[in-house]
Amino acid sequence: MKNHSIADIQRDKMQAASEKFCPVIATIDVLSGKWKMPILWELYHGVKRFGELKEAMPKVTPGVLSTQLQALASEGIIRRELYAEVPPKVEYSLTANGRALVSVICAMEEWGIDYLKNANSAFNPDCLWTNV
Amino acid sequence: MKNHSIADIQRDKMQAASEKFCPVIATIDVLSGKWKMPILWELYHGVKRFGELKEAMPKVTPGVLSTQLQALASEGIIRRELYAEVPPKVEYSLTANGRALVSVICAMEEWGIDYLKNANSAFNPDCLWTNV
DNA sequence: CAGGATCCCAGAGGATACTG
DNA sequence: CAGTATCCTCTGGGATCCTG
Repeated sequence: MKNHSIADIQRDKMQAASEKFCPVIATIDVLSGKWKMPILWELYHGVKRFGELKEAMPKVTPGVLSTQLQALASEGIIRRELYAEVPPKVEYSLTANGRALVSVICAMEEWGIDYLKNANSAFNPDCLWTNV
Repeated sequence: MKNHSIADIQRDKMQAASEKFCPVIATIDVLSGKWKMPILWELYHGVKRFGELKEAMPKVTPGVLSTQLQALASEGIIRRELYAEVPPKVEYSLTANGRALVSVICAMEEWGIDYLKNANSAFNPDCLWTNV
């Protein structure tokens, strides 16, 4: 097709944008990452420092933890606060978006409980990271 | 550690079981797979045959589509109905569990819409598979 | 028509060691 | 303390071709 009107072009752009910014895809992107949900779960229960997160999730390596934290921070899901001290101190906490995202995780939890009801299941948040 | 009591052993087993059957992990397992959500979305709108699914999702190859369908079927999310005809005819549909799972996807959608509200976003189900 | 069988590759993420 | 820097592995899924 040729001779696009400005309206056509704008519609096309919005189409492209709606594809690029599909809400479901966006949510998947934010949540996908082996340690992102564990991190969210940890921070859901309070502000934590890097070392505390590392201690709570013994199986994640510093490099990977760092990567996931950076991703979540750049996506506006968590907040990174650096204190100018020695030794350095950094605190991570959930943003409002982050807290809302935890409720999505809870929706998954509910479905999972129902899905597994014939199995011998119980919710154990720890499994999110201890058994990976 | 040694000299486990029977109680210890049972507790360990339940620990392992609760880890193995963590609802959130279970949900992730069921949903993870590039084409599972598109398939669920398709079937949410009606019973479909293999060829129809293939046509609706042009970018998936038969082998991969088959794999994902088998996984969803074995997990009790979709139903596979084989008709003894020539040429063969197979119909796929959602189970009750599958329909419930779609509501989880909708929870993601809602969060995503809110998350992207400063961007120029609109829900476009097509993007789930056409733009991958 | 509805798939199965093979081969292959990119990219997430783990292991290990080092640093401002 | 809070990370970086490299290297390496493993697996999901795509390409291609074949069949009951």
